[in-house]
Amino acid sequence: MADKDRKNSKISLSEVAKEAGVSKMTASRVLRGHGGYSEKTRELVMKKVDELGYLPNRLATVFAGDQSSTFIGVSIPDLGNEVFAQVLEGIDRKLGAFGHQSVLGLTQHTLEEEEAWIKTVLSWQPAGLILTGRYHSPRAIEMLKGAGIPVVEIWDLNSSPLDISVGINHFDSGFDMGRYLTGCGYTRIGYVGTSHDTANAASTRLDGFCKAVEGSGGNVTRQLCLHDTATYYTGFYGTEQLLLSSPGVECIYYQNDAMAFGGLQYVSSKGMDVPGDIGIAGWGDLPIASVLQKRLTSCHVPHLKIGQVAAEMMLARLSGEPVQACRDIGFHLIPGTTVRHEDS
Amino acid sequence: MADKDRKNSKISLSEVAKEAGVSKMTASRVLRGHGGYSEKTRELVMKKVDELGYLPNRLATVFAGDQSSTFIGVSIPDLGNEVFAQVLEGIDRKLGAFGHQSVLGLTQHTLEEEEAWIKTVLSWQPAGLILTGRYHSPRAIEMLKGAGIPVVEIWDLNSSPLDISVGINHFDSGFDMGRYLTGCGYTRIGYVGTSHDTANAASTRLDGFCKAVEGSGGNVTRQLCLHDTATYYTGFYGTEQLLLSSPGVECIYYQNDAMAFGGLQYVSSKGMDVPGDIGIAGWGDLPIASVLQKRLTSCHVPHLKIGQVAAEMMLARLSGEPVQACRDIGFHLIPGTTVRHEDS
DNA sequence: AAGCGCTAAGTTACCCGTAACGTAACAGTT
DNA sequence: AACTGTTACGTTACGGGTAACTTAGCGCTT
Repeated sequence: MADKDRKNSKISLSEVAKEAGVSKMTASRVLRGHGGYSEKTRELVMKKVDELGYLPNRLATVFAGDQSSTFIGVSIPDLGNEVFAQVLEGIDRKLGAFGHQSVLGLTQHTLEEEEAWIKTVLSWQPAGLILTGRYHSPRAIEMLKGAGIPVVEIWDLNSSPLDISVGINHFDSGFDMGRYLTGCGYTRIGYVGTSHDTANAASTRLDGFCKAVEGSGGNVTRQLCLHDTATYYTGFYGTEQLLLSSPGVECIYYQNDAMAFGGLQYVSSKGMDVPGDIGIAGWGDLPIASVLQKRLTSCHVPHLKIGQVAAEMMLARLSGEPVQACRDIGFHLIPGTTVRHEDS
Repeated sequence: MADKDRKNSKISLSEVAKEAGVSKMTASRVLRGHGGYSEKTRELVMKKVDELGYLPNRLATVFAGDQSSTFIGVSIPDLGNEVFAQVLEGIDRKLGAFGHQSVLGLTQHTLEEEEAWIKTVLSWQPAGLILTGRYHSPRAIEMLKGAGIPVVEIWDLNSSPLDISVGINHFDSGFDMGRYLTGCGYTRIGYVGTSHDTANAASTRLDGFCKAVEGSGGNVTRQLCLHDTATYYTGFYGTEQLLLSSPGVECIYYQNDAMAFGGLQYVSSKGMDVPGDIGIAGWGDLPIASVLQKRLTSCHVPHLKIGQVAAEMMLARLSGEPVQACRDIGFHLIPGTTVRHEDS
């Protein structure tokens, strides 16, 4: 109303000091509690801090010393399904518990977005960066190297990381499923997933999957929904497309469990039996799998843990502890009951 | 290897200027592109910027002038289900498109966590704050008022917000469902949700729901899973608990669609027919509802849009445009086919 | 040729904390 | 009484960039 005079002027340390009748430095010492002041002075300063509602300006602190900020830049492709939402939750909870803040970047699966985000976030002098994926633009890599801060690449395990890598081997996880499904006797197999311009972990899984299937004499029909989000409806719709174009498919492998559930709903709606008429396999062992009546054939991946471990390694790195460069979190195949079994 | 000499020394503007043989100020002008330099000088400076890989230090910029940062603090209770993940996605996409960065805080549904987070994030001089929920601790409110920056409270519409409020009226949305279900002839109704120490939007919905049901002579049996995440398994398990303790319940209202789906799976596994033996109603119209064979009785809420609008209002506020204090995004009830209908 | 206006630059001061250093006052030692 | 050590402060400089002001240099007018 009447407070158009000026913007709510921030209270600075100098003002607190002046009010308390001491020097800036003394006030600073009191606030940091490292000693060098009398109890009387401490009370005086703290009283003024309360009265004036002083909040420290961490920008100035970072600026003053060479101490780095407590920001950690975190890039995530999207939050459209539970996969990365859980990874992010794991990261932020851990970082938050240790006084760090995540600066989020949703890079939409493109290297250009990632590069632009890296450039911006580096200008805020973050203490470190956590990036999803092992692929980055050349300029991004240059900036990351020049920044001189810890970089954790998560998700897609990278044996020669920029700095630190935490995740699983997606090729192997796809390969294992390929071998498992061919082992179950399937040869005409479909794949339903999404597609982006850039290679990513999902396409690596598909590569591993195809290698295994084709190595066993089977073949894979791909149904890629371009630029779609890998969630329920995409799986439903992609399944419809796939079955219309390739009616002979005996089993479908999905990019993740959410899409697999969508597919499951589609084939059920058409009166098909699973696994009698068609096999369904997902990936990720997402929360939804815990309530389905059939155990979804899938691959268990500890999403939350990947985030947590990534954050832990970042924190260890920041406190100067030695950190292994490459940390395989591991996965395991869940045979489930949505594909027919070898012995049936 | 051999670069243990010093930490990767950052290139500063002074160094660029020195290399280019101009003053800091001229280099600054070139980089900001506001004119006041010759084309020759521009080329000279930009060449050195490229050569040295100079990245501006935005901390210093914020520090120097009274211009604020491009940080927006965003507090979200959790990412355990799709509700807030979508809200966050809406916020970050919009903010990111306008050159702002989200500094995330997962406040785990507690006011203490929120207060601690607000204190920390304010010390980084953010341009604004987006908070989930209308309830904050007294100290938090004090800090928010003292900060003099825009604050958008989202999710739970607040007719007298601290600054700006964007969301829906959760009481009404619960009330409407209560009226709808009693209108369908249900009187012994169950509720399955999660519970936290603090009042939140879900408890407000429950209040509205109970008022409507009890006003129509029905009664509500609550099954609250303490401190659990509101997702599939919690709905599954909560339904089991509820039906064991109150076998006469005819219809169950869930905190959200994910929990409702969990409940749907539980009752199906027990051979119960929906809506023949029991009615199921969810909330949120989450993505999973799009692939179910029965249309889930629910309440459509545009999660992504709430995030987007919140971000838009923040951006408008930051650019000095007039902004309405209270923006109702609205919801609508989805009758669905998982409860029996009035005319049946 | 003096005067004016404009552009392209340089100079200075400042933002807010902190490190490093300086110093006054007092206690304890010999 | 002179010296040393400690405590409790104050002073100064600094970090990276920008606003505001100053100055140099050039072309144009009259």
